[in-house]
Amino acid sequence: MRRDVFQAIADPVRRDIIQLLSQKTLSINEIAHQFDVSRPAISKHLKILNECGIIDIQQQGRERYCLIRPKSLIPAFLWVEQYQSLWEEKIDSFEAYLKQLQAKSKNDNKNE
Amino acid sequence: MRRDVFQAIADPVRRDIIQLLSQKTLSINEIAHQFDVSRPAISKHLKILNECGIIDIQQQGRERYCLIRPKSLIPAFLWVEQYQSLWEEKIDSFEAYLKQLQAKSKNDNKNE
DNA sequence: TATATATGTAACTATTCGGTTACACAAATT
DNA sequence: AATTTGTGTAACCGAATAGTTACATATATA
Repeated sequence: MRRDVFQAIADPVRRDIIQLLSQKTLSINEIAHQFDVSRPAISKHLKILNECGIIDIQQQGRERYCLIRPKSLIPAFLWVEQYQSLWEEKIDSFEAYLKQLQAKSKNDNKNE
Repeated sequence: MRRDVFQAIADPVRRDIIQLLSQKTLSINEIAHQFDVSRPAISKHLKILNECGIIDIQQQGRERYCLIRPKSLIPAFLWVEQYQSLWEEKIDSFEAYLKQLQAKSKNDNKNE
């Protein structure tokens, strides 16, 4: 199965977990209490996040604390960032296409 | 079914399609030719990208051209970007935790 | 020592995903 | 008019997802 940062952040629950852990290290139960889904479901999400290197889990007595490893998000950031210049041109290629059509139509009128 | 930008970019084929379209507008067949998977499979990916607003499809004769709408990626960018300060502290909380442990151990030694 | 707590995990389920092949159909070409 | 080309889509398939309940186990507490 695919197991990378893009797949990890695709799920909204996992994004919420990342959000929580960015504020504070939490035990697995503490995390699970914040969600409507069952603890085993959260456990599965944490396992995935752990396998993707997004969190690290530290045993402490009978509790296991989850710590975020924010650097793991850098690849996702870099991937999206490469398109920043495109959207910062303030014009989608769709809009560019429309503009081009308008220009073409203007030109056609000229030639009538 | 969930249909958002995070789910859209979770698949590597879709990320490759986005990459292609960021260079150049292409027809559906032109896109399909660049991949090993079948044309219907690519069609499905394009449908998803379209439903997420990442691409726009323009009919032209019997061909359909796909145009990227880069602004649609901004939400994903913003989501990842909010953690930039965390990873730019050049220290994961995991590493911070280890440092803390080391400091603690040093302190314990002092108190022996 | 008995009990409560924190967690893992197995077994199961329904749904979605990503792919396929086969076929339909409209537009372009011959 | 017949053929080729570009595309949509239905039907199917196996694997992955996201969840559940039930049970096991280790640690902490009374």
